[in-house]
Amino acid sequence: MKKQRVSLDDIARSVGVSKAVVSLVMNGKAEQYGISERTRIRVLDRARDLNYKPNQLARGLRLGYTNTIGLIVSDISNSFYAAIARNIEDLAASVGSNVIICSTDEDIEKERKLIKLLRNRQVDGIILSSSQENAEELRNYYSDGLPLVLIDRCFENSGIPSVVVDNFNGGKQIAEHLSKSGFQKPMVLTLSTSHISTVKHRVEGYKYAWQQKGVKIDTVEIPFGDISGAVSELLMTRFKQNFMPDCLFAVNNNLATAVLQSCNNLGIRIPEDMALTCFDDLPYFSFIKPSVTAVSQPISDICTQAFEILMHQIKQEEIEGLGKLSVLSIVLNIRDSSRFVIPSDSEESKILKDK
Amino acid sequence: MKKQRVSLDDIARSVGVSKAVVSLVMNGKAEQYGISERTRIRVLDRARDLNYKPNQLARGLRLGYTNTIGLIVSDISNSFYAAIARNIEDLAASVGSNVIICSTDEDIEKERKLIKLLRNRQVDGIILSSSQENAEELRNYYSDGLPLVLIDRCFENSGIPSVVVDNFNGGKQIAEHLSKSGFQKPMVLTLSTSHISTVKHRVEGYKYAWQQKGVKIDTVEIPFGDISGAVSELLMTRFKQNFMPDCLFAVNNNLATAVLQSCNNLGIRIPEDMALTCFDDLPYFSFIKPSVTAVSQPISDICTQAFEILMHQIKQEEIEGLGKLSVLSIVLNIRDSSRFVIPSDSEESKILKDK
DNA sequence: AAAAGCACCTAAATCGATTTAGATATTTTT
DNA sequence: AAAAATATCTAAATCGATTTAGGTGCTTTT
Repeated sequence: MKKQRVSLDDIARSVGVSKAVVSLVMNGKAEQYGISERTRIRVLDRARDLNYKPNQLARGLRLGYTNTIGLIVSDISNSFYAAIARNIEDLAASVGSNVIICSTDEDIEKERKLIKLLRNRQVDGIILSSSQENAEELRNYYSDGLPLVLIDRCFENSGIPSVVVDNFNGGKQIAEHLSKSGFQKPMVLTLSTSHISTVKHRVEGYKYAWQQKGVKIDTVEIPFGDISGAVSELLMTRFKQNFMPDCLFAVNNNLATAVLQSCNNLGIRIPEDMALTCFDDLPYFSFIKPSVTAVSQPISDICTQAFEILMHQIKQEEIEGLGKLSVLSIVLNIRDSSRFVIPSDSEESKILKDK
Repeated sequence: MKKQRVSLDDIARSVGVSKAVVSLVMNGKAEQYGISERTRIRVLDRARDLNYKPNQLARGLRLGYTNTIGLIVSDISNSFYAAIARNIEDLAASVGSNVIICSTDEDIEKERKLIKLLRNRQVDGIILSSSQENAEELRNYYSDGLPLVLIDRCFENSGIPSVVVDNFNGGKQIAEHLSKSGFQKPMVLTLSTSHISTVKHRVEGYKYAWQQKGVKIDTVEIPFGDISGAVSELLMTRFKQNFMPDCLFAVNNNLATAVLQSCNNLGIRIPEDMALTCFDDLPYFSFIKPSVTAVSQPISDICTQAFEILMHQIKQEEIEGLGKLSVLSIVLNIRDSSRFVIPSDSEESKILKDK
């Protein structure tokens, strides 16, 4: 019942050759090293019979690589990152690698620990959606020789290869769409982790476009934690103060979901009472009533590019423009949640009718 | 620019002691082995200065364990499994372990490869949601000494510790709820991978309860792949044949989402034209219109139990009832999508009005 | 002063696979 | 038949950390 591992040596002894021969045979280098066909066959047969499995720790120790890459995101249960993870997993599998996935919960200390941990495990490289405030530490890792690619979130002039989307443009397109549709009292729901590039750029793009039209924006930061509760309270308060926006931009899918939930509870109608737009498209956005206007990201492209860049680093291949920032474009899917409805006083009064 | 690793030996040489001392100090065994305080401090200082990171491959090779566990599911981008992954990750982190997550796409061959691969990597144990037809192979791994816990999906009398939910009861409760509400023409949407215990038991429970009432069930297997297209076609066909069910049970969240999407496209109203119920609760089910009746699983409990059992195996601790099947209970969340509406001819005719 | 005790540390084996320099036996060349 | 060439394989170092059985020099005991 005990785990009895079969090693190279066991096979070598059993066949009556040296470990070297077994190793060479197992790695397909028999011909190259002039191992006789007879010996080769005997080794392979015995390895199969004994159910030999090469110990990858020993192999990794000797070879200096592990065919494992690390993926660090803020929360693997967020569907955006889950999709990223799945893409990376498939890409890794295509080159015989595995992925160790870790979540940081936007905690810088946790991120630091995880990077250290993955390095100690000798991962070949790391794909990281960082929560750090700046790139200083990461730059150290990178120039230390750690193959590293940043995705989703980036830093200005970090010098670390990064693959992100055009968040500014996403926010801008949303604002332009809302403005063009006739909305006039915009709000943006952002996160307390507002130093994060994605959040920051989305908000900046949104503000920029509205400011072009000379419109002031109501900006609200939702603290990490009970997002749903905070959003609910916010909308309540704004309503009581008679200070409701006529359109809202939620900077990510979590916030959007919280808004939908709150509006449902509070009886706020979308888009009649308030339009809703957000970043990150989810499957259900397209078929619920109302369908939700959202910016979608090219997840597959992000992963393909990031993975490719990482592989180049791992293989130590020089590559043109390494260290560059790659900015992919987004698509704004306009749906019912941001359809403009001519407001009437009677409608406004229906809000919170259930309360 | 090159990765210059700092080893135990480097520190030893630099301080002027043997590797043994450094190792003992680093592992907090200095006192136990009578290392002088002065030496201890000097070693620690030097380790910090040189930014020493113990090589976990070497450590794992020597110690025989890696503080890494494997998690194999069918698709990490499915929100149910993403949530599972997150829970397991946190549990593992609490004991200093990492998780390697892999997806099988319900492919038995891929599952086989992944298990082999994880074993070669010397993971300490595996948590598996298996796609196999029977437990034969898995039993071999298990009795071979591989710490293994099955979750979500199980096998009869496998002898392998398993943590699942009461799928039969879930299906049964749904059917009873529908029947009690007044529905009479039930359908169940199941998957082509119908040998899988979850799917099988859900359908069995559903059928059992309806049969108790003497009602026949329309059962449809949706082939893997283009689920959304297949569901859409199915509903179209059934409608044309004038053979629409008045209530539907989708055996998992993917199917339910496909149904919502199709109904939206086809103009089928829920629950007026057809009620919808499903397994796996998703956040958005509770606030969309109509809200969706769904069975929710105690994900956190599943993970806690599975992880605990795995740890017992890894630590080789005898534990009462190891190898047993643990069946957790589910909760049926009754919502608007299965509210009974007295049918009228005029309403029925509205279906497909847009086509 | 020899023996014993103690504090502090070292040498070396070990985990399992890879790789290289060279050993041995056989065959071919001259 | 001796030298050279070839075919086939082996020994041993290596990756880096852990662990255990001792070793060294000092102090204390008798």
